[in-house]
Amino acid sequence: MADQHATEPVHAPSRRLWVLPSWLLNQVASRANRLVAESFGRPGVRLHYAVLAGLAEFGPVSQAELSRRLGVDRSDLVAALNELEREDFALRAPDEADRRRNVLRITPAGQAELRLLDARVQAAAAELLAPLAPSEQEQLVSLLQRVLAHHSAGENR
Amino acid sequence: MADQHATEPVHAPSRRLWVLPSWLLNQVASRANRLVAESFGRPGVRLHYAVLAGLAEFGPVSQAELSRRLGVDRSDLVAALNELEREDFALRAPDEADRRRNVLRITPAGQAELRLLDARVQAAAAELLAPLAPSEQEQLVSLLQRVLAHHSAGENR
DNA sequence: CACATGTCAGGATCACTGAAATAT
DNA sequence: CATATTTCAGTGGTCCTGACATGT
Repeated sequence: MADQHATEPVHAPSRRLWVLPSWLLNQVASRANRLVAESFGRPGVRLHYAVLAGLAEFGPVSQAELSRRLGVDRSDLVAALNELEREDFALRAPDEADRRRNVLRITPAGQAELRLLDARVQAAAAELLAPLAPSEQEQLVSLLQRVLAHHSAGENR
Repeated sequence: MADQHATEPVHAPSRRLWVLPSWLLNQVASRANRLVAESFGRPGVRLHYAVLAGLAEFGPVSQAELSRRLGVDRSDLVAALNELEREDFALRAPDEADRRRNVLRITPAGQAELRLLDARVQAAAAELLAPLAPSEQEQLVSLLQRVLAHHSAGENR
């Protein structure tokens, strides 16, 4: 016993929260994170993946540049880059033109790792969006992109 | 100098991440959280709001029930309820029928607080979704609802 | 001088785990 | 005994703040 869900479909969520984008976003993001974490095996790889993806796409950039483009704090990049360098997935080199900066590059091993992570992340994404039709998945991504683009417009401090 | 964004629209995000739902969800959820936190003034009220909303809607329930319906961990409810009780917004009473349980109720003061928080949360939501047309906002909410519903279906452990 | 960069130290919130005590 | 509920202690990741030394 101890189960009293007779009429309700297992359990009904709160109508009030169920309509709030902020609540829904956090709940869905939480599910997404769990799926990605499971797919990765070990935790803490989410940021690493983003950094590798950014380096592969933007080519050699400085840490501040990468921070701005990814929307990740400068401080948090430091630890991620330390680990990525230790694993030989990325490397820092002093910028001769502007000696405050480090030039970041992804290594061949990092590119291989990125391809590996890519597959896992996409599998997790597919599982997350499984209940939606392909066109709906694109809609969702498109809507999220527009919201994010709008709110990350004036964020260059 | 030190600003080399000539052709780029300030800075271009990563195409790879920009297409990943899991990444987008986290970024957008982060923005949503910031807006809600600003609207609340003090942080940590997100969970309080959810608890009050749940209690107002579900009537007297146990903590485990509330935890399942909200999708919030049992452990995290404890601290939230401690504070809500301290502020006289909610109260715990032992369940006579099943003495393992607490019966949770929202107080009149809690209902007033809930109405106050409601306005602020909705304002934050409106600001978050400002770049979208009303019909698109509904689409986004609907899509998120379906994803969440699908992934919280078999989650009664 | 003002400003940008990389780094470090630390705090705060959030989701989650594991285990205990109590009751069914 | 197996299970459910409440609670506590603690971990880990992410986000954020402030500060510093260095360079432009």
